[in-house]
Amino acid sequence: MKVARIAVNYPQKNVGLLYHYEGDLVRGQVVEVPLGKRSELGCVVSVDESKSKEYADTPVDKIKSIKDIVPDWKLGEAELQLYEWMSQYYHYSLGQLIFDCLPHVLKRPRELEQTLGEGQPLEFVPNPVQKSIIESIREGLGSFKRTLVHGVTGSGKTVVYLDLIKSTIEAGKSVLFLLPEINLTPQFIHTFAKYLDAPIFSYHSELSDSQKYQIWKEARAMKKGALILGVRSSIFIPVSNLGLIIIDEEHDTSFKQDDRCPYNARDVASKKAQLLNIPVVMGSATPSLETYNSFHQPKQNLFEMKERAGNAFLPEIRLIDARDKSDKSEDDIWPLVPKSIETIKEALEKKEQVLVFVNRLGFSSYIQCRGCGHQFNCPNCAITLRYYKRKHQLACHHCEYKEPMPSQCPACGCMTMSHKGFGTEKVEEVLKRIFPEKVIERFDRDEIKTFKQLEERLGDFHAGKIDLMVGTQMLSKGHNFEKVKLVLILGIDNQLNFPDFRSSERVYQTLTQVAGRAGRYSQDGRVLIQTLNPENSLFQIVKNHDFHQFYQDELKIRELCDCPPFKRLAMIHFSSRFQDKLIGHVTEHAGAMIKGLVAQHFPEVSVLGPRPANIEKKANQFTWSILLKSGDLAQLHNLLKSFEMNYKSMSSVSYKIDIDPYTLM
DNA sequence: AGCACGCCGACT
DNA sequence: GTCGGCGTGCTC
Repeated sequence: MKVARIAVNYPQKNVGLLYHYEGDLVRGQVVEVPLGKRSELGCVVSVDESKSKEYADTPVDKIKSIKDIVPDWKLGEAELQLYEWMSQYYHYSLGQLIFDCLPHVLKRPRELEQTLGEGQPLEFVPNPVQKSIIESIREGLGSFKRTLVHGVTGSGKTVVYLDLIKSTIEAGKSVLFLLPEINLTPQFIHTFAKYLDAPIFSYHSELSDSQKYQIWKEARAMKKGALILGVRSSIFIPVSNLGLIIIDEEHDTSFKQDDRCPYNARDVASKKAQLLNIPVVMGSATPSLETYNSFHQPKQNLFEMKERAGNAFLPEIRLIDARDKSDKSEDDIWPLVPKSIETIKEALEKKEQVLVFVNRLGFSSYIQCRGCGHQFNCPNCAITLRYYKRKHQLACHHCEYKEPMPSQCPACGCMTMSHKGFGTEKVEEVLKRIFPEKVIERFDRDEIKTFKQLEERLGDFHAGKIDLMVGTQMLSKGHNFEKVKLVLILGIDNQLNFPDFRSSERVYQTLTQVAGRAGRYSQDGRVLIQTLNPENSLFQIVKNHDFHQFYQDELKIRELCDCPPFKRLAMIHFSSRFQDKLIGHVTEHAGAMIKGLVAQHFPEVSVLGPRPANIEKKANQFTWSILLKSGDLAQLHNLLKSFEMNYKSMSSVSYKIDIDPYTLM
């Protein structure tokens, strides 16, 4: 009797279930198997389990037969190995992982969209730094090597990428180019399409299932070199004859998935490159501390581009002390201050375009009754509702909850509400009042929901139809705004005070990236940062464009607080609809068990918690977490393995493991 | 995750 | 009496 091990698409974390089969079956094949009363997809992990101990231990009558083989769908060896590694590293069910990542198999595929490159010769001559980077990476094509390109904003990383892509494709191989957001695809496609003599595919969340499926099919069968440009999930596309992986904006948090398997596409990309024995190139103006450290100690394959390309200089960064209350009439211009307004005015008069960055959506962060202090909380989450003026609505940003803005306080009937905090909508309103003759638009998720809207707004801005844009993170990531010389940054203080070990890093990255939008093609870029904490040393570092100072300072702090890169982290989140059950179970059962395991077998691991999540209740689910820190990665993983083997969950409490968590919330 | 089984409260 | 709520346990 032939016996196969199948990774079945269901949540249990074992290495697969045993099934009988007849005929031929190979590892990597996708099959349909009976599971309980239903039928599920599975992937063949091994075809020769008839002599295994596990088969001998399982009663024969329990073992069912494979129902069907899914045609045209077989995972390659490297592909399967990558999933197997991820399953172990992230402590996630192999079967579920595979079928979370694969696109749905469709019967009637649709036409595939692709851009065909024009193949013009490169018209720019790389400067000496670019040249040395390109040469060094070119030497390594054909074997596994990690490279980090740390280049300040506007230093011309794209030229390096383009050259490498072009030479890889000319060698008949394909390239996978990962970027953090779909928003950035148009500008890269625009540049790459001009010079590459190859098809370009873009892969992102707005594609339909059938389009995704088509790209996978095409990529698997590809004979000639092509470029696949995509967001984090494109790392799973099994591109045949892949020669190079590039990860732009390596530090970006969008590479980390938080639902389902919480993987980091940057780390998965390194593993993939290793399995395929090809190089991986990461680029960023603000590399993450962990990544930079891994290239810096000892220093290897690390390239620094410290100056902007062409005639451009790095922008001059100035702080504006928002505590200055000398002007008594500032109430109607809040949250801006007179100095900021003045500078914007000067820029607008010179016909320059201006960007204003605000890290929050909406009009005010929350509202409160002037009479009785009543606050408006989300009924499903443990947070206050945010006010959206144009929609005349209070809405929650963690669930779907919305309610109309009340005309009076429901608690005391008072008619006036005080507004706390501000977002893009508020800033837009104030600026429109001060500059009524100017065209002011917003650039945030509220205004721009589709790819088409994004392209339209960017088109209008590039065409000079917009004088000033107020935007969120969406604005900060990678765009090249040619006519922008002045950038104003508001509301960064909130982020500075955020209680998380990465808050300094995040603020540094945000400020540097946003500042990087200014004066990319000129000598007089200016950036204003409005803050209530001008003496914070982080601002000096940003002003001086001094990444190395930031790196040195932050590294010391990370060492003191036992944080990455000195310690590896894992979080276990426990969730339930019932707070009392959750707390009882997590503290007495799960927490006690982990502490017991640590005390007995894993001395390098320290346990923090259990403690409530930062927002304890989200969409009617309560969450408590346990944080694990360890200098020894193997012990951390072994502890988690023992935990999963011994832990008996309670039906109403579910748990999720997050390896290398991005926030400790 | 599904899906079934089984145990209690509240209905025609 | 039995319908259906959800807590519990299993899936080769």
